[in-house]
Amino acid sequence: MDCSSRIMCKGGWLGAEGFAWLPWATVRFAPMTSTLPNQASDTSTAASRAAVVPERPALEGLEDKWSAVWEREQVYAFDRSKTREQIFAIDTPPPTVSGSLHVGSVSSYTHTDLIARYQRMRGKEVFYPMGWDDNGLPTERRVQNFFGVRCDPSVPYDADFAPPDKPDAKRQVSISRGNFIELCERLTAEDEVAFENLWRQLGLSVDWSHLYTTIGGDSRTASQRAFLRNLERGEAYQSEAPTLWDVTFQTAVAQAELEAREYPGHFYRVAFHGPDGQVPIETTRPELIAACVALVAHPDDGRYQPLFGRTVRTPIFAVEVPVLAHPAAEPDKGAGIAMCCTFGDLTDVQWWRELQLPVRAIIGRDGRILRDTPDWLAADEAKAAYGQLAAKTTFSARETMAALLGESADLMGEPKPTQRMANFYENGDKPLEIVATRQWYIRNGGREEALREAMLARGDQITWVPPFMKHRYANWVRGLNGDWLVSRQRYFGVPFPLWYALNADGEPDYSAPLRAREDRLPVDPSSHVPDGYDEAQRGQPNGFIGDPDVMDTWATSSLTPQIAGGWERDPDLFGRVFPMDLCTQAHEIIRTWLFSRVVRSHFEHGQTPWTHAMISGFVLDPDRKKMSKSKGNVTTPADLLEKYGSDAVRWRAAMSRPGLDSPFDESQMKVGRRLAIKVLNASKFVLGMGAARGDTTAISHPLDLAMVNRLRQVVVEATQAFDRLDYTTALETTEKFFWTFCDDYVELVKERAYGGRGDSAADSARLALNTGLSVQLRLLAPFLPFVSEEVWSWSHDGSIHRASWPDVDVDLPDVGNDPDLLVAVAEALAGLRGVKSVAKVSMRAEVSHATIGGRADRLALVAQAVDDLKAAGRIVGEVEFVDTGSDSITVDAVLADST
RNA sequence: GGGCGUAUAGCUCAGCGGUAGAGCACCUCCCUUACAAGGAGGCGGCCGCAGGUUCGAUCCCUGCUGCGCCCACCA
Repeated sequence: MDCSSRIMCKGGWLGAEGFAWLPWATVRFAPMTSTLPNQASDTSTAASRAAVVPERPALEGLEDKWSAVWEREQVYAFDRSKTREQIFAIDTPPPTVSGSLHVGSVSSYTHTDLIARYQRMRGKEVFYPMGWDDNGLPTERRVQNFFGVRCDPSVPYDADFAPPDKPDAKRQVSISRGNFIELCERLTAEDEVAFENLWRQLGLSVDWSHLYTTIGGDSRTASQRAFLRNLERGEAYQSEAPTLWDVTFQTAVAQAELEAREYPGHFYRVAFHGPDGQVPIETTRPELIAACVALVAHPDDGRYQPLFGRTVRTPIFAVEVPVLAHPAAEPDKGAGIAMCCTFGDLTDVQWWRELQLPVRAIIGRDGRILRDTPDWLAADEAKAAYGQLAAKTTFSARETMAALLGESADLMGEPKPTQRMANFYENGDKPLEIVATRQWYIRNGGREEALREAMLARGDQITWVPPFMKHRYANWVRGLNGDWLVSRQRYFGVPFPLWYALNADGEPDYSAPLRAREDRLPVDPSSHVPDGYDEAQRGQPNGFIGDPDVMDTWATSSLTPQIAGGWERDPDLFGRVFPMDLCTQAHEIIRTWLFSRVVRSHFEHGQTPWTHAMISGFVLDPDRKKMSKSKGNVTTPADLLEKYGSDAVRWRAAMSRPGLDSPFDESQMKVGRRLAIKVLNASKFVLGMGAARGDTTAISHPLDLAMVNRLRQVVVEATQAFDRLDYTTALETTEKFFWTFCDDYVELVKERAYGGRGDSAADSARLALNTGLSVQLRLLAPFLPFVSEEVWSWSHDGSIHRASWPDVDVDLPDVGNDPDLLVAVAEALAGLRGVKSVAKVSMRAEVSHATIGGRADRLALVAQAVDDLKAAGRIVGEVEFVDTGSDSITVDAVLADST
C-alpha cells in the first residue's frame, strides 16, 4: 500500500500510537452474524455478472420494457393465501372515466404507490386494487350524443338492440335502461384501456386482476345489497320533501355535491300592499312573487311588529299573505323583511316548515314556470299576469315580472346590480331550484345528534396524514343539515332494487316497497319483476311499477372497500383485507367519498373501513390556482411521462408532502430525471468495477466502514419516515446520501477500487460500493421503480420490487465506526476542490502541499482516509494537519503547477 | 362570517429554542477513462408585521396582515 506520504503534526496531538489501529493494520468491525444474509451474497456475485451492464445506459424505453415484464411475471399479484396480519390493504379512489387524468391525479396516485411498494418490500402482501368510476352523469351525456339514444326506463330490455347507424342528436332513439347501460359500458371500456395504460406507464404496482368498475355487476350487487340492508335496519328511508334540484339534469342533488358560486343578479325593491300602506321588500327573484306564502321579519324588529299577525297583499297577484315573525330573518338584510316563497332558498324551506305555511309551487322540474295557472290566483288580472310567465325560464320570467311591476308602479326605484352566492350542482351550470319530490335518503347524522357524534367518533378512530385533515372531516360532519339524499332521477347508475304495488286506480303505494331478494341481485326493476308478479302486470292497476331512480354515484363508491374486497361475494378474501390499512385521496372529496365510506362501514360493519387516511394536496397551476379543465390550465400527464420519464414525474410527486398543495413546475421534472440518469451511471460504474472477493466482512478501510455506518443511519431514517407515511423525508434522506455517495465517496475510493493500492484495499472498496449500491437501489425503488429495476436486473434475476427492504441488521455490518469520517473527508475534498475552482484550474490539477485545518478529533478522522483523499485530490506532496479548534474543515493547498 | 393550512434566498421547499439550509435559477470555472442529459465553486435572507415568554425566538404564546383551501352566505 502507498504509505509514502508523511503525516505531519504540529500540535503534538497525533503521536505514532494514534495510528496503531489504522485499518490497514487492523480490521476493526463486529463480526457478521452466522446467518449470512442473502443480500450480502448478492453483492458479492453482483460484480461478477457485470458483463450485462450496457455500454450506454438510458432511460428511454424502460417503462414499456419493465411494465411488460411485471405483467408477465405477475410481480404485483396479490397472494390471497396470506393472513390479515401479513397483508397491507389499500383503498384507492376509482378515477372518473369520462373525465381525464391530469397531473394532480398522477401525483396523488403516485403517493399511494410509494406506500404500496414500500410495504411490499417490507414483506407485506399488498392488496392494491384499482377501480374505474364509470357510473354517472358525464358518461350518460357522452353516450347520448355518441350513439344518438336516450334512456327510457319504461322500455323493456331488447337483447338484439343495435344503436342507430347514423346518430341523430335531435331524434334520439328511446332504449331500455339495460341497453343504455350496455352502451355506456361499451364506450367507457375504451377510456378504461387508456387509463390503465397510463397507470401502467406511471408504474403503479396495481394488481389488475382485481379491477372493478362502479357500474359493473359486483358494484351493482354490493350497492343494492347494502341499500337493502340499510332499508331493513331503518338507516334508509324515503321522504316527500323540498329538494335541491338541478334543472338541467333534472335530478335531485345532495348537500355534498353543492358548490357555491358567484352569480350576478339584481335587487328589486318591491311594494307589498299593507293595511296601512306600502310594505317594501327587497328580492333578487321577483318571478317568485306568485309563489309567495308569507312575509317574514325578525320578532324583535320594531318596524314590523305592528304588522305581525296581519296580512298584506302581493303585488300583481293580489294574494293575501300573512306577515310573520321568525328569528332567522335578519333585520339588516335587504329591507329587513323577506318574502317567503315555495321555494326560493333553504331559508324559505325552514320558514315554510317551521311556520307551517302552504305549498304554492310555480317552478317545475324543467326549471320553467308551471304552465297551468295555480288555483290560488283568483283575480282576472292575476291570471292574466301569470299567463305571461307560464312556461318561461326563471330568467325570462324575472324580466317579465320586472316589467309588470314597473307598469303597476310596485317596483320602487331601479333594480340594483349585485353579485350573490348561489348553490350550483358541482357539474351543473344553472343555479339549483328547490322542488318538492319523493326521494330516498340514508341517515348520516345530519338530523340526529347521536349518529352525528358516532360519525365524529369514527373520524377520531382514523389516523389522518396529515393530522389536520381530521378537521375537514369533523367540520363537514358538524355542518350537515340533512340526511344523505341518494336517489337521482337519472339512468346510468345503480337502480334501486325496489318496486311499488299499484292499487286499483293505478296509484303506487310508496309506503310498502317490494324489495328484491338478495340472492337475485343485481336487479333492474325496469326489466325484472318482483316476486309474485309477472311482466304483464307492469304499470297496470293492481300491478306494480319499478322504482325509476338510480343511486347517487357516491352511494356506490361509498362501498369501494366492500366491492374491491369481495364483501359477501368472496368472504374468504374479505376476511383477509377488511378493514383495510390505508385509504388515499385528495382533500376535496373528504366530504363525499371518505365520509360516505365511513357511514356505510359504520352501519354494515360497525367499524371504520380503514385505519389510516393519507390525504394528498392539489397540483396547482404556476399561479397557485387550482387546475381545472374550464380554465384551460391543465397539463396532460402523458406528455410529461413521455418527455421526462415516469421516474422523473414520480420523483416530483414524491417531493410534495401529504396534504400540501404544490404548484406545477416543469423544471422540477428535470431534477428527477437527473437523479434517474445518475442512478444508471453510478450503477454502471460500481457494477463495472470488477469482482470483489469475500462478503461484507471483508470491508476494512475506515472510509468504507464510515460510509457503511452512515448508510445504516440513512436506512433507519428512511424506514421510520415511510412508517409514518412521510415518503418525502424518506426520499430526501436517501437522495441526499446518494449524491454524497456519488460525488464524494465514489470519487474518494475510485483509485483504490481500480486496484491502485492492492487487492485487499480494492476488495474493501468494491464490496462497500456494491453493498452501498444494493441498499440504495432498494431505498430508491419505490420512487424510481423503472430505473431501479433496470439496474437491479444487471446483477439479479428477480425483481427489486419483491426484494427485501434494507435492514441494518441484515444488509450492513455494524462496524462501530464513526460515520462522521466520511463527512469530514468529504469536507476536506470539497476544500481541495474549492482551491482549484478559485484558481480556475482543472480538478485534475496536482497539489504539491496541502494544509488541512480543523478540530483535532475531526482531523484524526480525516487522517484515517488520507490515502484516499490524496488520490482523489491529486495531492502528490505532503499533507499537513493543523488544529484550529474549529468545527469545520479548512484546506489550503499549493498547486503543483505554481510551485 | 366559521374552520383549517400557510408565510424562510428570484422560484420550489426543508429546518425549528442556541452563529440561517437544500434543490432549481443565476454567475465563474473545469471535457475528469460512471455520468457534459456531467463535475466543481460562488452570489444571494429584517426567517410576513407587532407585542409577549426566555439568558437567548425563524422556532413557543398572543394579536394583526397577506395568500390558499373547506364550509356557511340566494330576502
